[in-house]
Amino acid sequence: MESKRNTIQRRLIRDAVRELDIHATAEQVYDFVAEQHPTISKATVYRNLSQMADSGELLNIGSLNGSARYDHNCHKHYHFICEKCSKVFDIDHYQPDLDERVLVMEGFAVRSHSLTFSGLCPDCI
Amino acid sequence: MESKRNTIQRRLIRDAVRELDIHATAEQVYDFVAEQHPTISKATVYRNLSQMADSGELLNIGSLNGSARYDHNCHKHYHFICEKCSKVFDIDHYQPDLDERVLVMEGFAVRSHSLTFSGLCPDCI
DNA sequence: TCCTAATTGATAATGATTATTGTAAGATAA
DNA sequence: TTATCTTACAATAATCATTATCAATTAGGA
Repeated sequence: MESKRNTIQRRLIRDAVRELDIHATAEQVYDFVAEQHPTISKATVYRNLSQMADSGELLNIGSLNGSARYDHNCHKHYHFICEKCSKVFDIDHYQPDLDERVLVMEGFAVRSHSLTFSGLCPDCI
Repeated sequence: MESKRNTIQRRLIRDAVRELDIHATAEQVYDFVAEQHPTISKATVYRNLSQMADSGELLNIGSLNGSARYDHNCHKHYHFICEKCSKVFDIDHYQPDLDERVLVMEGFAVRSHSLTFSGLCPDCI
């Protein structure tokens, strides 16, 4: 029995990740939500973000500079991280065939892959 | 003036990453080195690993479960991380052309990319 | 409305990493 | 060589992100 309650906090957290649209950290989500709902606890933010990532509603795109980042864009895509400003951008050139090659060649059961480019973004060049 | 002293500690840390050959964390390197040189400090391990990564002598392959991992293999390659046993494997099918595509298509100055597969390793299937 | 498990807020605890500080060991200048 | 300057060290405190604990609150169904 999956009983998920639709709390105000959960809704605000979900909306924050979407509205921020910057591959936000838990801290950034907390700051954003706290403006509308100052009594929210950081634990609630961490808890919900990680739950939503588990359920597939959000994507945990790995940690950068020590902090996990969450993406509301769940279709398969890649990222670019700017070495200067640290901003993260979406890159939409997903290549499904990469998994199969490794599967066949090495004997691994590949489920997914994550590809991150780095360098300078258009603003920092 | 590059003045790098070749200390015992530095040598032991360097060797540990190579000998462990498991994309070791700072903690694992510390444990390994401490057996031969019990007075070494964790700070020294952290400091040297991050210096060696900066200088290109080691590769920081990103953090998994909160801990950074270091690779003595500095030629360009990818990784596979097993979802069950968390072991990291090298995958040698580097594709240099990926960078150029993103450069041309999106206006980024791509310097490098990192590709990590996940799923089950041969031992865990 | 009432019940109860899910969820919350507050906060302590943990784990990884970084900063600080006083000291010892190489390197450099006189 | 001796005095000095610099780098790296060990120990440890501090910081930062995240997780665990637990009593109080609440959504949503009976």
